[in-house]
Amino acid sequence: MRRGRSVERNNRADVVADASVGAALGYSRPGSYEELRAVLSSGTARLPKKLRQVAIHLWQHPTAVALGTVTSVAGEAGVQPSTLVRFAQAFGYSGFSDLQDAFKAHLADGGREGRDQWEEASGSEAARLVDGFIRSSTTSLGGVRDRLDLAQFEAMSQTLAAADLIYIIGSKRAFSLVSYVSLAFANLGVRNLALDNVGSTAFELLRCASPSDAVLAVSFTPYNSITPELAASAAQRGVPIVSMTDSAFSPLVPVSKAYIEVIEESFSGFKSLSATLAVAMALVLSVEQRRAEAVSPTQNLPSRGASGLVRAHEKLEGD
Amino acid sequence: MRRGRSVERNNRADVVADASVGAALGYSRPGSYEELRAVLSSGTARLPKKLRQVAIHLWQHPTAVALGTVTSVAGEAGVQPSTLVRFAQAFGYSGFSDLQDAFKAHLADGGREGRDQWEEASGSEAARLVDGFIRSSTTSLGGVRDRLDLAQFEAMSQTLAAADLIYIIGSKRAFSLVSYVSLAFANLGVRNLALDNVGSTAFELLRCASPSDAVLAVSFTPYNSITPELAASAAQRGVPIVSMTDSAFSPLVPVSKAYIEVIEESFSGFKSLSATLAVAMALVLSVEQRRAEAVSPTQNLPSRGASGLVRAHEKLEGD
DNA sequence: TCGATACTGGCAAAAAACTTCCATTTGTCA
DNA sequence: TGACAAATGGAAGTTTTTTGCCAGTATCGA
Repeated sequence: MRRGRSVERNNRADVVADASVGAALGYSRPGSYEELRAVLSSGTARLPKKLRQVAIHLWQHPTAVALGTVTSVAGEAGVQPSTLVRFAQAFGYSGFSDLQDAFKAHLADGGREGRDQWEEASGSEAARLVDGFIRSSTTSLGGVRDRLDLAQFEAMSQTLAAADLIYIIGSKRAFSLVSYVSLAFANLGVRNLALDNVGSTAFELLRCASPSDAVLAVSFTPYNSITPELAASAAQRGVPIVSMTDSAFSPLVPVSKAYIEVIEESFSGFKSLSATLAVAMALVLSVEQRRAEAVSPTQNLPSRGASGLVRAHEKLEGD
Repeated sequence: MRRGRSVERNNRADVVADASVGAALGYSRPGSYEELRAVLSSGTARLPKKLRQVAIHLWQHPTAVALGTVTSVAGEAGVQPSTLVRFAQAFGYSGFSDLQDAFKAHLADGGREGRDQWEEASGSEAARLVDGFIRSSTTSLGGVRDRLDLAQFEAMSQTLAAADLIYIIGSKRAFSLVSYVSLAFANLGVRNLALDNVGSTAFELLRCASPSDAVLAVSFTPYNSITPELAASAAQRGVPIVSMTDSAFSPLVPVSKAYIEVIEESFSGFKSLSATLAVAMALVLSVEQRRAEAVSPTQNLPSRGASGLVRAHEKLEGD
């Protein structure tokens, strides 16, 4: 923030005229937030990678931009402060503060966008559906906080952290989770193999698992997939199994070293997956942290999950 | 502004404990905006003239306080900056910035209360992780209600309902969603084909799509998968595209007949998927309802989404 | 493969903001 | 009315934030 108030902005006509950067992109300083948004959505295509990243972040988190500092915003967007300044200048602003003023002004009046559209359309079937799913997800998420067995969670994390190779199994609905978890693990450098059973090779692949590996199994009522069978056969050969399921009656439970139970709400016959996803992601991170600590026990901050923050800005993004 | 973000506020217990000034007035640092407001309204009477003036100004112009600087706020309130700082300290804050954070936090979530009441994760690292993911998911779900463009949603639903065969594409993180949506469609009897690109056959398969079909594409920043290419090639041959993405900069947008934008929060570098899932499921159901109505327009209850409830008790369950 | 251009990251100087301190004024009680 | 205490204004000092600059790296075209 360079000026007291955002109202009396100095005349920048001269700056725009000779600002090589601004001229290069051909943008003249958008006065209002709406103008900026319009410019952003139109001309972003041919922006360099990082600047593009900035544009997207600005688009997605206007409030954070208005309230934060260059440093904080840059951090959130995964770029350097200087990049933010360059970005602002490329669009004809004198600097970040100048651009920020636009966001502040926007936040000062109206601020929130389509709040009212929802009210008036709340009668529509579409709104009812979306609302229903949001609600059931939210409820599930709320419930899991109270019910989650942290001791089991730790045990699972420990087992997986000690594993040489992590096999991940789950079918149907659980498969969405499996693919997500597998991707997350991979992005953190944790070796894993999601058994998708393409070509019906799951049994054969799992037969290669040894007691130094581990299996993460996911299955929900009515447990009628091959997942329990796979888990059982692996367990028989001494491979440690940990599982996520939705009741203590799951066939996974007897064969598991540790398991957690996550109960999901359902709306209109469709169970949410949010709570399970949240717990699963926490598990993934927990495993990764354990491994990082095992490598350099002293180096990591104990409480802040250093490894979780240090590696990269966004560890799981992109399509 | 002294700290990057206003959310994780450093523990000020020590400051409050020995803050002689704060103790003088007997106020202990109000954590939230609402608390502060309560204190303000109660204790204003016996405040010195200028401080009283400050209290009133804070009460009347919370937005200006959140967005401005000490100097600007002081100017507007007709007092010196130092007076503002003294005021803040009198109420137990460490300084103006600290007090301002309360206003910022209030402005950030549109006046919603809470978030602090979640009582910072009870000790263990595991709890902190789970809590973090739950929180980011919940926030995402809350945000989508405000931002979702229902008109686009309807358009998407309509396009998909009219399609002969629905192709579903998405990679990496989006693939979890794709597999889930595909399964849900299938369980409802809606013909669909999820292009998982096993064997790199996605392009070939999609080449068979005709204008009477439709493509549901899902892609997130930084849009670096083959999804946009697939969508573009299909669009070129006249196949209608609808998409779910996370910003208007997505390469999917220009090729789509309709699209919805869902912005997810992230925790520790991992974006939630909850909001997108919720919207996707709503879309699935919406499509199915349209089809059911098209088959027997009169038979179905119009508002209750009969088809959504009649078919089976649990449509998407089991592993 | 090489060269040129453009983009990015990090640092250090500059600017701005926040806070503290102290002299002065105002208010209150004896 | 005088003395004391409290409150205020202003300026100096300190911290944070912002910006300009330069070197390293990636990208594009030849």
